[in-house]
Amino acid sequence: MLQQTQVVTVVPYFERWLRELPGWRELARASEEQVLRLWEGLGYYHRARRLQLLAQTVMERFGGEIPSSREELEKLPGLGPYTAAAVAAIAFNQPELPIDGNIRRVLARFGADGAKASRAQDEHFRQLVAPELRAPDRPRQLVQALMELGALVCKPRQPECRACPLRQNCRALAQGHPERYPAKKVALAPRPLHISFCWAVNDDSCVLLRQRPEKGRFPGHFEPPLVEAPGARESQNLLAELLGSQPRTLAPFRRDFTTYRVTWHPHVLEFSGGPLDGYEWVFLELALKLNLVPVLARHLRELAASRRLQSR
DNA sequence: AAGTCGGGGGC
DNA sequence: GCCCCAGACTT
Repeated sequence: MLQQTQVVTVVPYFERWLRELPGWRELARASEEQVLRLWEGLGYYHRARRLQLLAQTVMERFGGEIPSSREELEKLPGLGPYTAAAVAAIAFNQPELPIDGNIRRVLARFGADGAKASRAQDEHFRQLVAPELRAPDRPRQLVQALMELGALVCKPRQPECRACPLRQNCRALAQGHPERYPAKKVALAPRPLHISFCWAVNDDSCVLLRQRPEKGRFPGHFEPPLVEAPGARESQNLLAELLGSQPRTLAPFRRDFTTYRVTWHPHVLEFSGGPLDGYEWVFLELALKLNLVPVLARHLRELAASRRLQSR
């Protein structure tokens, strides 16, 4: 959950998750719906799938006990170089250094290392810290200390250098501009994207939905008829083409994801006849409980609350 | 090495 | 509006 997600955001999800799925066994046996529902709103939904895959692997191949070495951990689904090293160091006190955003920032400033993040830089950081990890019971302490230092003192903006235990030997501070490190990664230019979607309702208060594939964006989530295009008009034309008729247009809204600047164009349509190819009629009451694409779930809830789906 | 994949905190 | 967040995985 903590991969690319702030601690304050994760805490409520983590607590709810452990109440419903307290162990590997429960997670391994859980339904996809429950897993997705517990993850709803956290983003990066492939993490949820990999976490369940991890639970099943731990149960089937390791008898319910996660391995303790970084090498073994790194082979498991969802555990990359960072998480494998973090579990090895923090849970099992192995001499490993997980390099997250916090530790990268602390070490880049300490050595005034202006290079962009890379495998070579990671390796350099590990060699730098390795001697400090040798003492018994040290990895668990030092790793968490460096993370906390980065989160609370050596912050991205306005670092509190006066409170820093490393201030005597910090090269970035000596240069006078610690906030210049680490080097920023070149941001991908956000691209405009227009997504038109339609709540098609029939006389039985059903809406048209389909389930997205397990790969790609919003894996396994449900969605109404939906098309995307670089332009607004283009996306609306494609939607009408998909539906075979002209839906009523509602007010567009903005909600971005990853590197796209997305304008969402909602529509509604009184739709009689059989479902579109690949879609199903779902009772509105049930649809509101399904794992819809989160931004669309929000819109459907608001629409249902305003009762604009039934009226014409 | 660069793209993909969400959503929110905090300024 | 922007930067960043206890990154992993594919291409």
